[in-house]
Amino acid sequence: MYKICLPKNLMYICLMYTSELIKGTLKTIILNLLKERGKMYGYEITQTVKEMTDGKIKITEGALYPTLHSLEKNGDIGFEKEYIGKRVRKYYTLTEQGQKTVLVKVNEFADFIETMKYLLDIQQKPSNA
Amino acid sequence: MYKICLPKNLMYICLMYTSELIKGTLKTIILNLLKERGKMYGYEITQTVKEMTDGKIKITEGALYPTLHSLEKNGDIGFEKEYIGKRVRKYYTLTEQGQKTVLVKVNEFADFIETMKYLLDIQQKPSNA
DNA sequence: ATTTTATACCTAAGAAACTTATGTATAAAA
DNA sequence: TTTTATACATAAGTTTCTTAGGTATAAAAT
Repeated sequence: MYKICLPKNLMYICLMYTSELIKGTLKTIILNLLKERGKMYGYEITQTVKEMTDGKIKITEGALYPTLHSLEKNGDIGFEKEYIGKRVRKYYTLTEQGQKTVLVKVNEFADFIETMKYLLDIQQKPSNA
Repeated sequence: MYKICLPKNLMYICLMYTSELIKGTLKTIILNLLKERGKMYGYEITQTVKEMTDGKIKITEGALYPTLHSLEKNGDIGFEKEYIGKRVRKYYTLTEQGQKTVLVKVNEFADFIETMKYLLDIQQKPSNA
């Protein structure tokens, strides 16, 4: 696992984040993806997040599947099986409860970001023009 | 423990964050405070963070002290005991290594924020004029 | 043709970082 | 004199990951 991360004149360069940071945001990420894309299956979620973050966030399957099962047991998501040839996919969608949960969770994280930026005195990232 | 957190027309209202979010940022918070304030003792850190975040982030002592011991064992911080009457305070300061660590950690968190904002499609918070 | 890689699901042991509870002791306030 | 605030600490338990393993199908590479 690569964890090289050095500050270079205020340029943000990270290959991958330490797992402590990602820890706690997994449910929020999953719920938000389902909100934006309607339905997704587990493997698709890991690939999408990896692509969207340029490999900075990699969701392991050992973390993903137990979380999906937890969200389903909790009533935030449901699923339908779909067969692609002989291979099965479990397509997950948000329940009505999940649609509320995702708003709360994303909102909470947005607030958390603002608080942390103040606490750590983090300035706005200048857009790379 | 209060965990009421509801979205109200894009206004961020949170009484306290779920512990999962704060998890993973504790070392960064402590190191950055020591960087900005020179030296601090444990209890002072908990109070300062509580005040700076309007009670949104409360560092418990069960989390704080083991973390301080871990940072010290790791060589990022050192301490000097100071007696206020008969009561002892352990004033912590950054070591040279710690001064590098804090830059890396704050930088990593800043990068993480940007990635998560993109991933969760979070817009800039409008300043409450 | 066969081996490797990608897809797609899953669980279980162990580690990390917390919470909750508890303990000790001094100083200030009610 | 009791309660609250200050100031340190540890330990059991919980959550949420990582790491490692397992099963099986489909596509790509050798």
